[in-house]
Amino acid sequence: MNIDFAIGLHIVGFLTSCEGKPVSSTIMAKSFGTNPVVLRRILSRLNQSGLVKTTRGANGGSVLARDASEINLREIYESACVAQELFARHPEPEGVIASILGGYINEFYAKAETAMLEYLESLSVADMDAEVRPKILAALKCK
Amino acid sequence: MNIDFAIGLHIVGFLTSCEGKPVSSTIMAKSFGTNPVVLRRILSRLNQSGLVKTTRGANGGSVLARDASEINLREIYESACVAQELFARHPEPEGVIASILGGYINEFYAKAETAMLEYLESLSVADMDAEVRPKILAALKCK
DNA sequence: TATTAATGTAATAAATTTAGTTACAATAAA
DNA sequence: TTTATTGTAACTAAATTTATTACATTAATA
Repeated sequence: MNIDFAIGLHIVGFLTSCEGKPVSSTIMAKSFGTNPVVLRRILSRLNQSGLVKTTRGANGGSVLARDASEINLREIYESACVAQELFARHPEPEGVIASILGGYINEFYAKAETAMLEYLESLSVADMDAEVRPKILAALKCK
Repeated sequence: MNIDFAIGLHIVGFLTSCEGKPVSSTIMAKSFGTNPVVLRRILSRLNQSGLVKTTRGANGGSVLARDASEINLREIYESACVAQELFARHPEPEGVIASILGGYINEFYAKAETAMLEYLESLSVADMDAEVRPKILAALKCK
């Protein structure tokens, strides 16, 4: 999988900890050490999926569109990642044996991915925030 | 994940259905529609892990080193794939919030991968063969 | 022993994917 | 009107993946 899921999780985690105050792509990009456009591309998808709300213009930025307890990690995964295949499929092979094995492998991959998605679905952004927030507060106090 | 796991599964499936008769990398490569060297690299790893036995020279090739019921898919995964990370890790970010979120995400990825590996471990090559073999036989008879 | 058929592996090439960047139009607040 | 922001297309750079070539090594067998 590419980095998009990790960035998606970062975004919602960041927004949750900012408690409704709009955050710009530039601020998050700086925090993550990447380019704002990389963030915006993913923010744009999260926005289209109704996970975040984004406003343009001065003092614009993004906020969570729903309560953190109402968003699960599967939604973020499916929204943030374009290429959603966890496992690389083999291109349709030539021989009979390989072709039938390929069918089995594809089914098997599909099951493994489903199991994965169900695990993601069982976790909410609020669960993540509950673990992360205390550490953030502690780190900020130390400064 | 790259294609290596799929090729690894193909190889053991192929060898299982060949019932102990040595198969050359060239034959399997033709069946899969790729280059023999691609196969040999993975065969070489499977060999080092003690999953297949390979002999050089005329009439050489590979056979399963153990009974198909004694090999699970996790072993194949761990042997066939060099880069074993299912999820792309984010490089250590700059900001405090992103850094703590990154820690959570890495832990979370580790758990998801463990769950995945346990699933793989629960399946044997014999399980795979039991599903695949009848289809292969049926397809060969039709010819 | 010479020939043939196979693996092992280094080196490299080609293709694909991923991530980052620039540029600029659209938007909205002050 | 100015400033700060998003949206997105186009492009570049880097990294990764896959395929290929080349050749040394090995083993069977005629």
